Amino acid sequence: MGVQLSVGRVAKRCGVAVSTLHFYEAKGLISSWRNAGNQRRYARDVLRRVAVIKTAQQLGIALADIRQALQGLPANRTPTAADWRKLSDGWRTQLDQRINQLIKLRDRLDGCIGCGCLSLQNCPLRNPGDALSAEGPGPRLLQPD
Amino acid sequence: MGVQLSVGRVAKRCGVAVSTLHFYEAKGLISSWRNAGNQRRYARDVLRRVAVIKTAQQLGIALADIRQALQGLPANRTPTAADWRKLSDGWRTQLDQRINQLIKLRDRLDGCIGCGCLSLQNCPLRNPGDALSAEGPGPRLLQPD
DNA sequence: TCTTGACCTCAAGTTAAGTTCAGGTTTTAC
DNA sequence: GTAAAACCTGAACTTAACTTGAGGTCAAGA
Repeated sequence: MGVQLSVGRVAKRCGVAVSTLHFYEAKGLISSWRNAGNQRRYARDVLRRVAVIKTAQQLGIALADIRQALQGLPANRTPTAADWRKLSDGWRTQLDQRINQLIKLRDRLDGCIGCGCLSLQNCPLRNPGDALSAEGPGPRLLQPD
Repeated sequence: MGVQLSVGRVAKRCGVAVSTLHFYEAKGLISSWRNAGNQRRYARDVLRRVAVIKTAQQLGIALADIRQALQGLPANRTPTAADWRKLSDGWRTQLDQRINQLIKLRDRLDGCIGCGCLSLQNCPLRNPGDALSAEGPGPRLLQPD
């Protein structure tokens, strides 16, 4: 029934290359059927799917994981709000973690800027856990052990 | 003069593989001289350099860019606090941007969770800038145009 | 009709950041 | 002094996420 989209049209509307859509299909992230001439045809759904993929990528999620997550969606019916929400909830958690991680890193970097620890040897953050430092001081900067 | 470190020792103290140090050297991120038997020898400085490289990588900075930044350091003398600070200042800016970007993404994601926009068609965030949507609605979710 | 643009497949190339391997030399420790 | 551990080089392999290319088919418009 509904609308059928060619690969070129989907590409244009999603802002991705045709080859990318082929690639996503090969990786099992999207799907299509073929018309009489063996050309791909997509349901409107694919637009949202690609948008979600791109969004997740911005969050730093790997395609393989995105594929996993998408496989949690119902195969037969169009996903509901709750379905999508489950996805974005999971990603929201990951995103929070990533943001917190970066903020922690920023704080430590600030500390280093403040005390010059990126070059000096008396920084409180310097060298936390270098058990082999007998040869002389060495930083283990900003690397949690 | 100062201490000389073998590649294995540097690797251990920095928590990276020997091959990684070879690789960094090939890429111009660190340098060494050779002893009589053609083995690499490093100055203590390299420890901090590697620490800085690893930190920058955590910030999401590519090795090529890190190399660029490191090339801003004085070649002849040991870098001063100010030298390092210039580096970390630049990265701090990038880090801020990255954090803000992710927070914006999180806000938009929250909006989508709230309104179910990841699956529904009446979300205020839906479809901002899909000029070709004559065939039917399609999301352009969370992708700034 | 015929030409041009859109599609098709499959293979190979690309970049980043390393790792692994093979074959040979040097150091170190007993 | 000898064996094990560490080092050397250069090349090939790895993963992710695509892109590019070659060679051929299909569809849409003047």
